[in-house]
Amino acid sequence: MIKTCSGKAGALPINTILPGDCIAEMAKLPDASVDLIFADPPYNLQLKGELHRPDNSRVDAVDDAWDQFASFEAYDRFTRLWLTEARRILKPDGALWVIGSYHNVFRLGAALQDLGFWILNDVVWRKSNPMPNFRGKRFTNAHETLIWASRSEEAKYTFNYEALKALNEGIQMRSDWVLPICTGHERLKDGNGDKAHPTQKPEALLHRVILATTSVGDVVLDPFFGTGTTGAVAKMLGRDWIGIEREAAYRDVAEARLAKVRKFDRQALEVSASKRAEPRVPFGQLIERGMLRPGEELWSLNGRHKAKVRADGTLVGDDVRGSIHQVGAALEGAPSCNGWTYWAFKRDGKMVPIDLLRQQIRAEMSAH
Amino acid sequence: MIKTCSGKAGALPINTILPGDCIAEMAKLPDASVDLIFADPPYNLQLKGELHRPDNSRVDAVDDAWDQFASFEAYDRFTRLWLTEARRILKPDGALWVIGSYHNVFRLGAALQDLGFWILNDVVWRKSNPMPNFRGKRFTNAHETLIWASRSEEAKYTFNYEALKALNEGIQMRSDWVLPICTGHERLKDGNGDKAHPTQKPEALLHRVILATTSVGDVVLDPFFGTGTTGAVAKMLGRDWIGIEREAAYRDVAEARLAKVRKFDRQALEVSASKRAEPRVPFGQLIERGMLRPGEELWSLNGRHKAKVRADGTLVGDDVRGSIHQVGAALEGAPSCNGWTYWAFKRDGKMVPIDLLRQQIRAEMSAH
DNA sequence: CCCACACTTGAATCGCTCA
DNA sequence: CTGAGCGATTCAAGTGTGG
Repeated sequence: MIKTCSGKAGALPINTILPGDCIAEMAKLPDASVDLIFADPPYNLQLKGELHRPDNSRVDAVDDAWDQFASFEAYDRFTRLWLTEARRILKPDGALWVIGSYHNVFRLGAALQDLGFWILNDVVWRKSNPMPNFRGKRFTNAHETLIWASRSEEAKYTFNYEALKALNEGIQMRSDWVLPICTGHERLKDGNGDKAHPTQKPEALLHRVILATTSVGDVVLDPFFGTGTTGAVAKMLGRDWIGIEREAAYRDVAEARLAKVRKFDRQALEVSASKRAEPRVPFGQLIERGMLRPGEELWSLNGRHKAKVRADGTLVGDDVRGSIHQVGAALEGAPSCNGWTYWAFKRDGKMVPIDLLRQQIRAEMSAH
Repeated sequence: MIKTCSGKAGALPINTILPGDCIAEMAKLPDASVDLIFADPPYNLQLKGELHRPDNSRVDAVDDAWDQFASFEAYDRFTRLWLTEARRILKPDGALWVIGSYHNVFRLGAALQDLGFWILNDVVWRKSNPMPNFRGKRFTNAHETLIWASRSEEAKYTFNYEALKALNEGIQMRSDWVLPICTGHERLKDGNGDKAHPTQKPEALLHRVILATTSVGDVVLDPFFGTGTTGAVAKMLGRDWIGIEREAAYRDVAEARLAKVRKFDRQALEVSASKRAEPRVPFGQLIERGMLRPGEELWSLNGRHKAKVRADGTLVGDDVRGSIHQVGAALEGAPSCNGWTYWAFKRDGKMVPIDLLRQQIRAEMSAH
């Protein structure tokens, strides 16, 4: 299925793998059309002989000092080209993830900052089962680094805080993630039974990335698609995806993989929502509806202050009047105060937070 | 005591704090004279307004003048100047550590590579007690990054593999270190009882660095000496040290601290590796790892209730949603419920408790 | 002496909406 | 565009106090 969507410079080839070089293929995509980019670029030219310049000429692997500088330079040029395209393609409120190791991640991070991306977090993927350091000459290389950056400092990026907190059993998610590397049945094999791709990422990693920083229906682009882990997880989670991959062998594996993937059902994709998304209820409604009466007294939950409700939904305390928030802040000498969670009223001798009344109203609203 | 040692350009002022700017002071030190450099440079945090905790208390942020730079370009110029001096001072087989956060560490790493240093590992300091993200807008910033680099690719750097393995209970030391931040009695206070330095590093961190990558009698230089943690730990471990510090207030605190330190003090010994408690496994990990699928149904072991798994690791039952514990408690009308022992899933027609999956993950974690 | 509980604190790039 | 106002938001350790 190929959906398209109109854009300044053309249609968006959703849920397909584009064959070709990532820079050339991104250049064909319209401005401001993609919500999230996940990129797992080549890690280092010294280790992999695979790095190519933008013109497709191969960068020679070299090891003396002069050429090392030259190769960093070439890697930087390549990095900045694809990141520039990526930034153009991203929607204004879009964001990007890159993953790398110490060989390349410092170049990636510096390039991001220089190009105007705004780093939100660096995240450490701590491998629960890394390859040991056989020679005993260094520390076991037990992690990789991801960088999460918004397109610009001003971007209103997506972050599903409550969902991630739920995923972590009620504690806010940290910047270090412990996840196993991709092995077993998840690791894709080619016809000979060898691993289909040298650096296949675990689906668990992408699950967390996509759940955290996109909404259902968003478009996720992976310019180094490989065997399609990004696409597979995006599809499961009800997001659209675009992959770019130059190697036909990887594309074949990815196509077969994606054909088998099923989207989770709708209810499973509904995720713990933030309170920020809930409809606003003015305090005055509680009085209009008779839930509180003008003249009634409210107590602060810490028991230290009280104030009287007025007919227009404002409060009067000692030498203060104003909204529930203003009066709470003034009485506490605080820069701000959430009046909903600060004030309570008395019913049958018990203190009841006023927020309970707001919840009643919201429940009614969602029922209809 | 001032020992000196002959060098191309002068004597080496061992076991002293040099007052002044780090670049100017390093310029006075001889070529190839120092075994290890540990550097905790300004991070160039770019903080905007004030930040308050949810209880309205104010966060005491790093707002010192020494952390302010006009631009990334200015920060890079500064970085490359001090790193160039550092490399000149290092012995041919010497090495350097720098520590940073996502604000600056990518610039540090790229500069190291450009100047000819050879990165050996990046090491993640995972904080066991980081400051939370109060506004729920990002992941908890729970780590900092250290880079360990030799002076050049050819350097025969020092690495005490066996000592580190012993420190880690017989398993080779990984590139991620779990250590608490510096608090309590270790945190130095000024005359007013305020923290003497905004970013004092824990001795345990320096203990591991110095133990791993120097020998007894080596000279360790810290060009951003602060309150002298590097010097204190070097002295305890029988290494010589040199500190450079611009601020007189920090120097005074460091002098007093170092006067009290005794060689082979046991205080700095590791407190970290001894966490025997079973690691917490959030239920969400079972979904991320594909052990359970979003949309799959769970049954209570008593057979009376069922609920559906969502992508964020919460459950949906009849009119209830929340964690495995919350939904279990609600359905049973109980004040609390251990979801791990309450819920089961079906495999091959049999009911399997979800706790079995948690045990699998724990087995994996402890095996590696 | 211990225990329970309250309070403090940490390298932080930490709103949004509507008038 | 700016400014004002609503109202959402925290975890692990440590210290100190009172019983």
